[in-house]
Amino acid sequence: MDDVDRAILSVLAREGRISNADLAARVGLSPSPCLRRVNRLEQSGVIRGYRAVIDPAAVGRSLRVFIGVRLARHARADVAAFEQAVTELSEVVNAHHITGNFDYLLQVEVADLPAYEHFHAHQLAELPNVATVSSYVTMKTLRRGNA
Amino acid sequence: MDDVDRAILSVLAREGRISNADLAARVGLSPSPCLRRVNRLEQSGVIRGYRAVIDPAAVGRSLRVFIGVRLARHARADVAAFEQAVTELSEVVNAHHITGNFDYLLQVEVADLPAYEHFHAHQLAELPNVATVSSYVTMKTLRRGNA
DNA sequence: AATGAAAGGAATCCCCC
DNA sequence: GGGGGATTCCTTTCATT
Repeated sequence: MDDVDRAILSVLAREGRISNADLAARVGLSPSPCLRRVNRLEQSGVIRGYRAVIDPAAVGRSLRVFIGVRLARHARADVAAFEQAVTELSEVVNAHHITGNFDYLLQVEVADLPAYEHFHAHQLAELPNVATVSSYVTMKTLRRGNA
Repeated sequence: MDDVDRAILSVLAREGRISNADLAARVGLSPSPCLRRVNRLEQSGVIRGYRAVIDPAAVGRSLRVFIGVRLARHARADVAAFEQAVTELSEVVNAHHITGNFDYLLQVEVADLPAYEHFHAHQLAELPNVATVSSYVTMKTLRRGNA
């Protein structure tokens, strides 16, 4: 992992579908060694994959909400049940176990506020072991995705 | 935007670097119309771009922290100054203006806890108009990125 | 470990359906 | 709006330095 590898990662983080030929030109290499490096970065797990960034509104997910969750009990089985259940909700885009006032921070994407109300009442409330739920509705996103 | 478009988005969201030929086969189209659809989705802004997913630890960003920020003043100029300053911090991966107990929710990535302490004291504390900062350190990520 | 050439394959465009 | 075919570019491998 040298400066060239870091340059490759920096380009691919922003332009994941750039051709190997263009990528090679950007980092000052010929296509062959550039491709070798990309393959090595992929196989070693440094590059985990590639994603298209989709406009949420175009797929009916205009509303982004962050949710702080406190659990009722912290025994291993209770925690596992909650974690299992939360990862099965398709609305939950990200889920983190965190320190501080909350046990978990979830990021969910839904169509609109009525859809969130429905999710809150019928999905979150039915998760096992949930004590409290604090919702933070996104009004504006200043920055999304970086590297 | 029909079911085929949605199928294309679903595939590209998970395999952003799939070849057009393979993508066409997946959605039951021949390469030509498939490429036309992808180009249309890109030009209309439904597809915003493509990103490689990089292992944070491989680029010295092993620690992910969520930060709730409350501002001291909410006059337009004060808000603008904060927003401008926060988007210039490279450690800040995401920044959202939210409802609820906090004004902003930031997501930052740094090397480790000492690095975060430094960021907290020397970068966040120097942002204009910041009243309070609440840190939520990620211990485990259950799910990251979805579609 | 990078280069350059060469072969195979894919993307892309045009035209027809 | 979808399919087929020709061209062009890219990817990929291998021999070489």
